[in-house]
Amino acid sequence: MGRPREFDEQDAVIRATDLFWRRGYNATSVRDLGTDLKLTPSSMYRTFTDKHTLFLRALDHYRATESAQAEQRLDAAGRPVRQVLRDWMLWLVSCPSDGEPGRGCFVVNTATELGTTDAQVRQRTEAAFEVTRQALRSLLHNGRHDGELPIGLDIDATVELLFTTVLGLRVRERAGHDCARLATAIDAVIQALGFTSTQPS
Amino acid sequence: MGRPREFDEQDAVIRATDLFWRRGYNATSVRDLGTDLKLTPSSMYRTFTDKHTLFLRALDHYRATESAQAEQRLDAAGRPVRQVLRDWMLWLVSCPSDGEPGRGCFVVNTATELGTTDAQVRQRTEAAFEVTRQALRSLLHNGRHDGELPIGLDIDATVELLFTTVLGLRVRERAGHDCARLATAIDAVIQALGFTSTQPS
DNA sequence: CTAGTATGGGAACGATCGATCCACAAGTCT
DNA sequence: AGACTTGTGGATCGATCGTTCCCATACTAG
Repeated sequence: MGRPREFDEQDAVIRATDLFWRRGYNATSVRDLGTDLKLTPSSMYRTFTDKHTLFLRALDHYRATESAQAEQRLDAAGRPVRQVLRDWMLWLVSCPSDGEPGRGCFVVNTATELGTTDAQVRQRTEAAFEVTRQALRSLLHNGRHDGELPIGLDIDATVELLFTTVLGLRVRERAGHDCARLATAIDAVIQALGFTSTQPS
Repeated sequence: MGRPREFDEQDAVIRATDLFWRRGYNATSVRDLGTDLKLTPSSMYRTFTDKHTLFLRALDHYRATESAQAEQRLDAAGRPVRQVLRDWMLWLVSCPSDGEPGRGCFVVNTATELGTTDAQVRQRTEAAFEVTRQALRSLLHNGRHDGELPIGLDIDATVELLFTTVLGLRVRERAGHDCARLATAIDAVIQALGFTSTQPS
């Protein structure tokens, strides 16, 4: 009961995510947020408590949408591991269709900006990282069963390698590096790992 | 002529570098700087013009010391490429002796925080990146001459791969990831690239 | 219709931001 | 000595920070 809301809370979180994602936490003021979300300070604080809490909401929203979509793309679904990995990484660095520069990965950006000082943020970024590592691990395990992986390949080590590479790719995307160059790096990784290029035996 | 300075300018730049490196640009206030550099605002502004200019000084100082040292370690000096690369990357992620968390790479941190908005910063970070890429290129070219590299290895692509990996490692170091894990990733990369493990033929 | 309840609009809070100003100190020059 | 030049200390500037408060508004319950 009481006066009904004139805005959609979920929509506000989406816009906040976009803003924090592009500018980071410190460089985004509550007035910027208010303008972009079309929220007065009182509505914003009544709904989201404070800036920090809203940021955590945005981070959680990102994980539940963008990150989740990324992990979904790691589900092999019968395709060769080599191809799944390649498509996945290419998708991660694909610059948005419009002329805007890439935003990188919200989780990665946040981990470098706040991960060293903010415990709540750090817990979330580390959890997100672990989910990605686990998805990679599953993919490689499946690949081993299907005989696509070189015999004797250390799966745990390969997960660390791929995860590290992906972080690097995300940073380079945000830094505006040429997509073609990043694709070169991706192909080099895939090739170096020596997955069988054709269907499993 | 005039009254002599009571502080060492270079020393102030060093302290500013440390502060910006750890906290980033936006999270470091001029009062923080003043306290740490033991400088009053008037001295600070007379010497360094403003916060942004001081930040550029710090960034340049970092490139001239830390970055330069990193590139120096990429000079093969007759050692096998495999070993040079491994030692170099391990050194990059070696957590400082004390209990403090890693600070990552100042250039990488800055590129993600300001690279998308600040042209002066971006020009510097891109230049720093290019120097690293060039050092990697030289190393691999030398390795090819010495016969350590697999025949048919695409040097440009391998440079992109290694450079991307290193960015990822730097981010993970700042994120406080376990050094042993990072070492695993490093060894996996080295092995995947397939450099000859012994001396050149 | 009235009482109760939650929101929207927007002024305003104290704190802090980056930056400036000015009186004074500490040197060099003639 | 006095003129000149440069640096120091610290108060202070206007702007902006994150946040709170108040009141009109718009709805529901009785």
